[in-house]
Amino acid sequence: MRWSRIAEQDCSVARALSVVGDRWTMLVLREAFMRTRRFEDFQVRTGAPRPVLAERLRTLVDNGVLERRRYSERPDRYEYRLTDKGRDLYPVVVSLLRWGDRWMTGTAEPPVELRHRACGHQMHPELACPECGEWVDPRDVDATARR
Amino acid sequence: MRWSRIAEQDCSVARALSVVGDRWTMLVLREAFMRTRRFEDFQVRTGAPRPVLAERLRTLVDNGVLERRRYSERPDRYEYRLTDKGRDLYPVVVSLLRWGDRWMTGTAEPPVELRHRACGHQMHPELACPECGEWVDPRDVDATARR
DNA sequence: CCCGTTGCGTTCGGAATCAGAACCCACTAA
DNA sequence: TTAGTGGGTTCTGATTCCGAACGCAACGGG
Repeated sequence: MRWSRIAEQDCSVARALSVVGDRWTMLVLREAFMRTRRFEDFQVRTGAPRPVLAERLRTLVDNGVLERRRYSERPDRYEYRLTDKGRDLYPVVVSLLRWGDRWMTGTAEPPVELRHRACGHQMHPELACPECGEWVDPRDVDATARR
Repeated sequence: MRWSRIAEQDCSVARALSVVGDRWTMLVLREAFMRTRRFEDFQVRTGAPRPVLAERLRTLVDNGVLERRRYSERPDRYEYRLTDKGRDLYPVVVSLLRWGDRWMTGTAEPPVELRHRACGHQMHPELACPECGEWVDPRDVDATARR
């Protein structure tokens, strides 16, 4: 199967990856959550090659994850901002961050620290079940196909 | 910058992606969480080309996400199982699933349903702050670089 | 007026990866 | 003996990547 047809799988993970599963795309989103908005800044901070970045931004806009908004006329300049659909990817990026902190930093301190304004604490977010409020362990979950 | 040097960034997201950020890798993990263990099954269920799958399994094993365990001698047969490090990627896969459910299924029912054995309910896991127990909204979080 | 700079891309190769089909090997079962 | 299974590897053409260079519109200074 070709990667470009990955969205045809009847699976939400596959369909999500058809939008955000390409190289560099997650790093673009990481930057977007760090309030990066401009092409040059995305380019320098992610390290993505310029043609690749241009293409990724285009498809994120086409898929409604970012919106391209003019912030200057003469010359026309555009910035890229997260939409609601894009902001909803926060758990994905944070989960990657958490995993990298735990398993990929060796003995060093994690490079970034999250602080929760609501409670003022340094934060290590985890998945919880909204019904019972418990932290989710994969071995407590049954996944069943509906079709 | 080359993708192969992505792990050199001082960022946990980048380092996580150096292990799980390649095409097909997340689908392999999706299957692993669905209790797939064998090469043939991974191949059919993810749709990844065989040489790509072989390479992905190898690097996941090299990175300690999967372990390769012999389940038969004569002929030698191996299966791939999640390690603790691999199981800890569950929030990433589930977050992708949730996002795909919300934004990529149109009006249809999500293809997979999660059920929490602890409480018996159908489950839609969310990120929460362990300190205060609140659900995490990206706008309530400050991310600050430590170096 | 000319020159350098900024911002945002596109164009153009060669290099790396991918994708699909075929093949290989060890064993088992009919 | 032939077919099938499990787990790969090899081969080749098609994509994709990547880095450097270029384009273009405006702006700022001398």
